[in-house]
Order: sequence, then structure tokens, then C-alpha cells
Amino acid sequence: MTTILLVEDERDLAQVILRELDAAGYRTLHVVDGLAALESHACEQPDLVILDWMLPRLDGLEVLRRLRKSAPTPVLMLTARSEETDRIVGLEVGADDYLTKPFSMRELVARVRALLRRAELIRQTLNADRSDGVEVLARGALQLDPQAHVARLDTEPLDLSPTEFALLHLLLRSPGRAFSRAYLLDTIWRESYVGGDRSVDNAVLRLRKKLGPLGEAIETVWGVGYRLRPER
Amino acid sequence: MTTILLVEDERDLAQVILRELDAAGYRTLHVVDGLAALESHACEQPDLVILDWMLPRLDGLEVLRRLRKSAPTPVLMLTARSEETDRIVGLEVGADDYLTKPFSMRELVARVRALLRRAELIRQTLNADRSDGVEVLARGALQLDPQAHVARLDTEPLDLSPTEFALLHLLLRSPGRAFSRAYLLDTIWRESYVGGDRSVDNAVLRLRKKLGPLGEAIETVWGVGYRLRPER
DNA sequence: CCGAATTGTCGCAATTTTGTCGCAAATCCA
DNA sequence: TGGATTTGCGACAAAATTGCGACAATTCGG
Repeated sequence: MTTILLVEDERDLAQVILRELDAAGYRTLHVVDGLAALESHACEQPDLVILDWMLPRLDGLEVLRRLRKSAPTPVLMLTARSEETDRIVGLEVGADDYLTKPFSMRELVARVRALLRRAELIRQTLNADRSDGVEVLARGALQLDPQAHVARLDTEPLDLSPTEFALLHLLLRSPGRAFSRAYLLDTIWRESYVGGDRSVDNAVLRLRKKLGPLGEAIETVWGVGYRLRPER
Repeated sequence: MTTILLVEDERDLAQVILRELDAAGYRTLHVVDGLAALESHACEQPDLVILDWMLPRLDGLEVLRRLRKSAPTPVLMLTARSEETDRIVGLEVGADDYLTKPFSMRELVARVRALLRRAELIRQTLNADRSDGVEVLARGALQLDPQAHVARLDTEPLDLSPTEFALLHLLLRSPGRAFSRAYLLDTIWRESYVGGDRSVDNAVLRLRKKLGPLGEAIETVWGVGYRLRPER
């Protein structure tokens, strides 16, 4: 059976989430701090981890970092509102998805399903192309090091804004995949009160400019969004 | 057009909100009590509901509970209290977001937009769920990758419009099955089925052209619609 | 508190897509 | 075969989407 590990210290919220996942047919585990999370993960090998950002003993970011070193288990992070910087940092460390509090149970379950499905697909296709968020990504003369938070073009460092960096990182993580504007807004922007579709356009515009000739590798998928053209 | 149902008994506040939503380009409906809310929701099927917590005749929480039994319409709750317990109870029943009074119109509109966006995203995800939307489909030299949103003919990418892509995707998902024009309009054109049958014809026409020789694989089912001829 | 960097918004032009119409061609049915 | 339907298809206009510059709001150091 599919097992989900919930790492959440707010008891009330945790109760609600557990009941919901249970009802959705998943086996659930629950721990309330970061160290326990690592232990439980090592010993139970859950199929997915739901991880709160703020935790006693070891915060969510650090937990995520360490998880990533041991296994590719998909991670859904829970963050409180307006932790924008943290969010982008989290993306770079390799969380697979985010939910901003407050969120509905309906949405949580939907995301869990989506993540599990994606993980399954990756397992099936043996897609080695999947990055675990800490490895250096490259495409042609372009290179991106998530840990160092540096992108280079022909060894020349690119001066990217946080948004541009996150966008490029996301695109590089899945070359060839088309991202809808809605998905990008939900993944990179995340704050509910910002951004219409035009914001995405502009972010892409600015990134394309900074990438110079390689900017053309970011293709427009008409009526949908954008995609990084795979390396031949 | 996107329709929003506002359930709010304070007339003054309601006026302000309605004006704002109107200015933002949404179609608005307004009722002042819980029972009317359920009726209106059943009959108008709005895309989003803004629901006050305290209402005459049937309180917001109960309305929410009943709404959830009938439809997944996203709900934004307005509440005067900000206690943790209320938040938890609300989330459990399935509210999608909260606003605590007083709030700014700017924020309200932003949240509305975000909720609608997210609802669209969830709809997409669930849709993909139902129809194996992530597997690469193929038929002869033709290949379609839903994730990348790319179709190829002999490894050569085809430049398809959104409608053409959706149509080809649908056909490839069920080779041999005949689709009526009515069904296609309902499935691909969705609510915007302003188009008549001729729109379908044209979409097929354009798709056939772009498919070249393989265009003939899309057969006309006289008096009904179209079908993709199965591979031998 | 001031300047620089970042980012959201707006407007307009350019591009692409899509619905409609008219007529020819094909199909069906008696 | 002949007439009634239905479909194929080119052309055009309307609508939708995107590119992109300009500007404003915001943030962040110093």
C-alpha cells in the first residue's frame, strides 16, 4: 500500500490531514519534528513525504536537504504565507511541490495524487534526467549550479534575479516539458495575491534577454505556456 | 464568462465587493442567505463562491458542507474571527481560502484570481488522471507527448494549434472510436462552444493538412463525426 | 531616507488562431 | 438517377495570445 509520511507539529492540522489521507486510502505515518522525520524515512521508506517548513529540532529545509541525499522520495512542502525567499530556496533544494497555508484538504489530496503519479511515471520510464535539486544542470553552453546558486554561460556568470533563476532552474530540470502559466505561477510565484499571466511573460522575456542567443531555446507553446527545447 | 457567487448579508460590504469584481471583469451573482446560496449555486453553477461565515437561515459552514456534497466549486470564506479552530474546521469541510475581515479589495480580487487559477490547475490534473494524460501516444510515424505538449511526425515536430493538439490527443487516445461533433464540441471546445458543427469540420480539415499523408487516417463517419483509423 | 535592483502592470503592435460563409463535392436514400 | 443532406475547403474577418517597451510599486542595503 502507498505510504505517506507527514511531518507536522501543529497537532490540530495534522489530525485533519491524517484523517483525509486515510479516507483517500493511503497508509499514514506521523512525526512532529525534523530528526524523527529522518529516522522514520530511513526506516519506513514512505512513497511520499509531506513536510512542514517550520519544525522543532531540525527545520524543513534542512530535512529536505538531507532527504535528497539519501533518496528520491517526492516531497510536498507546506509553507506559511509570505515566506517568499524561503520558497525559492526550497525550489532550488528540490522540493517537488508546494502548498501555502491555508489550503483545502481537497487540494492537498489532489497534489498528493499528482506527485505520486509523476513519481510512478518516472520510475517506469527510468528517467535519469530527473534532477534531485542539488546537482549541476547543463544545456549546451549553459550551466546551473543550484547549491552555489550560480548560472553560467560559457563560464561567464549570469546575473539572474531570484525569479529568473528559479524559472531557469525549473525549465532545466525538465527539458522538453511544457509548463503552463498557471503551473509556473503556482510553482514559482506561489503567493496568492501576485501575478497575472503577463507576469510570466515578462519573466520569460527578461530571462530570454539575459540568455542571449540561447534565449531562443525557451520556446513558446502557443495557448499553453513555455518549454525549454531539449538539446537535439 | 467567469461567474462568481457572493453570499453576504451585509448590504454595504456586498455592494463594494460586487462593484470590485465587476470591474475586474467577472460576472457576479449575489444572495443574502444560506438557502438562497444553495439554490443559486445549483442553478447557476458559478465558477467560484465567496461565502460569509455568518448568515441568516443557514450559516456559512453548513452551506459549505452541503456545497461540497454536490460540486467541487472553489470557495473563499469571509470570516470575522480568526481563531485557529475555525480555520481548521473550515479547511476540513473544504474551504479553499480564507479572508479575515476587514480586508482590502485589492487582496480580495487577488485571492479570487489565484483561486480560479488553482481550480483550473486542479481540473487539468484530474483530467490528466482520468485519461492517462502523461503517456506518450503513438500511431505509425505519429507520436504525441502530452507532457511536453509536442506532436511529432517522423521525429519532426508538428506545429499544432491548441485546438488541433487537443483534437489529435483525443483521437489518439481512442483509435477506432467515432466521436460525434456534439461530443467533440463538448469535450474540446467546452463551455465556449459558440462554434457550430462547421467549426469541428474546419479543425479536422486543418489537422488533416498538417498531418500530411497521414491525414487520411482521420476518417469521416458520415452523419456522425470523425474517427481515427486504427493501425492495421 | 535615498538609490538601485527587482518585479508587477499596462498598452499597443504583431502574430496566430479560430469561427463563419459560400460553394463545390461527396454521400445517402428512395 | 435525382434531390436532399452532409462534408471538404479556400478565404476572410474576428478574436485570442504573445512580445515587448515603459512605468510604477516594492524591497533592500547602506
